[in-house]
Amino acid sequence: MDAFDLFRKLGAGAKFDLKRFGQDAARFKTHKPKGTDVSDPFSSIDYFGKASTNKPQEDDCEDGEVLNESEESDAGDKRKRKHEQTDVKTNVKKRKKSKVAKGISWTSDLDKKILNLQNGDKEKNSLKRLKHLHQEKVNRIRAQHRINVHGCDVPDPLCTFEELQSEYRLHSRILQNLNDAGLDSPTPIQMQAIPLMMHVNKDTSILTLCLGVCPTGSGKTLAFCLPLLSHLQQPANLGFRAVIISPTRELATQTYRELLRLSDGVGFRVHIIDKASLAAKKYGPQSSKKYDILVSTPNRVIYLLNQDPPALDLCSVEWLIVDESDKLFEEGKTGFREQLATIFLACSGPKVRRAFFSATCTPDVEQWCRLNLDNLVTVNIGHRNTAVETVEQELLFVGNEDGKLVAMRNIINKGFLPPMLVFVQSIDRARELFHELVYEGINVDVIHADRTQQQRDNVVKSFRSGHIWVLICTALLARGIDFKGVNLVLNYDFPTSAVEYIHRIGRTGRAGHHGRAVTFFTENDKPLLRSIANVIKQAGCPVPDYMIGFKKIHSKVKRRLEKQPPKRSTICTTPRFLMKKQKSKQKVKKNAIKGFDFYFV
DNA sequence: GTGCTCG
Repeated sequence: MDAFDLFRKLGAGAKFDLKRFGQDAARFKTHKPKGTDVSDPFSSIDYFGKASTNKPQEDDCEDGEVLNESEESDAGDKRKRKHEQTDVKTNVKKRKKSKVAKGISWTSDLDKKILNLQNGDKEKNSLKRLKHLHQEKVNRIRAQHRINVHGCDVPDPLCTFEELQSEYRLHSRILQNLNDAGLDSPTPIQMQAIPLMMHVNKDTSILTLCLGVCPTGSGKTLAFCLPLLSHLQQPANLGFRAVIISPTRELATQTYRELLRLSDGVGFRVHIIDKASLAAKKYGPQSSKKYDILVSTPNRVIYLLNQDPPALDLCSVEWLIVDESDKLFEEGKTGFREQLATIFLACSGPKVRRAFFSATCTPDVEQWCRLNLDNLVTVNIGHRNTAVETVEQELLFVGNEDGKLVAMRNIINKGFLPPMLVFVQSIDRARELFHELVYEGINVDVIHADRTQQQRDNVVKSFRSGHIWVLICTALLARGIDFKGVNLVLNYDFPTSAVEYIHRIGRTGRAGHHGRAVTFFTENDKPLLRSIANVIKQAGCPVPDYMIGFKKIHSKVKRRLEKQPPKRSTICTTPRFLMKKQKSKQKVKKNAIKGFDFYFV
């Protein structure tokens, strides 16, 4: 292995910075040209197995940005460094002690090396080496947890929740609530997203966003709730300081509950809009502004904003969080994007920061972020758009529509382990299937957006409590909803895309538990079979080879897709008065407030 | 296709 290759591997996701480490590499090369000697300080690190399977993504290797990353993350650690400069020895000792006390499995090798460096030469380049070793350590942690970061000024990953208290003055009660909930160590997305969101707080002048993409059921909610609470510090009477937007009421409720549980005893006023007409009075201009965090679906917020006078004031919002962001970015006549744009505009405070989270990432979202936001940092866990690996996935050919019902009855009669979620394509089909199954003598119910709020709440409640064994649902429950111990997800109707598939099966196998997903398919589903078979294969489940061998997409379909005019978003959240003066899109873009325009160029 | 106000 070439020395440069080796350094690249050590970088695990970051590109090797020749300018900075060229000297080291050259020296390294003269000493250990093949990099195979086990006594070598670098090759002794047990790390390659993981790192080599964890190929950095293409776009994570853009020259300029990664250069910034390595430099900036050093800068981000300036405080630590300063101490190290003056009193390195004690500092390292202290750090080592604290890490050990918290039970982190750092390789003691590295720490020894750092100490040895201090005891030995006090040369100038020892500091450089120290920095290098530290960076190496951080890279190794990221590689171990398959954390990929991309952007400037990315803080080091968090290894224990306790660090939140020492580093960011997290309320001790929140930490206690965490422990009470049985959460003792952060998941990969939490390790990176939490310090990232905390870190941007120190830098108030720049609009910052982080984009978190990681598998379903891996703790995204906590990843943004914790830094949120930590940042707000204390309840204040300034009006809402944080807004969380969810695509469904069920998900909003779930997030709301999670926030309540976390902030129990701290006194934050967390609100959810359950009835917009009632909420109008509550949050209107006459209100006392005694609230801190708002969780809602988008249209309710808009309803309040559209009242005259507006019944909701979002100008003191410091954090805008978009959960399931790719869903909320959907375009089209009835898409969410316009609604989201309105809310973006309403959060007009000077300190507003945004974070986008989802298990899947569409090019749309990412492109928009790259175009419109400064200091974009993205965090990916594992590979992008992949299914979680704890789900055992299976494709089942059922011939035709009738075959589905036969196969379904078969599963039920053979005896299955409830609870089971059954996904169908539309509300009508959900109703139909429900009527087919309701007389089977099993506890079955159905949920979709056409049912009343009361019915929806009851269904979710009884499914959670185990009174319902089989729940038929539409895309309403596809995203984010965390049911404990769903044993089987049945895709009765074939999912419309790989992304949809990933979200659906993500309802099972959550938080590391084992789950199972069965997907029915018929002749008609062939066009999408390949892409979903690929997802399954990538997650390590067996898939017949012929499926992968299918044409990428049916040529007719593809042609039809290509024929469609390349519709760009025409939504513009630039204030009207700017629009009248500037007709050209380019000019508007130029004059628009950075981060507030929704144009695609 | 799904989801997202109010009355």
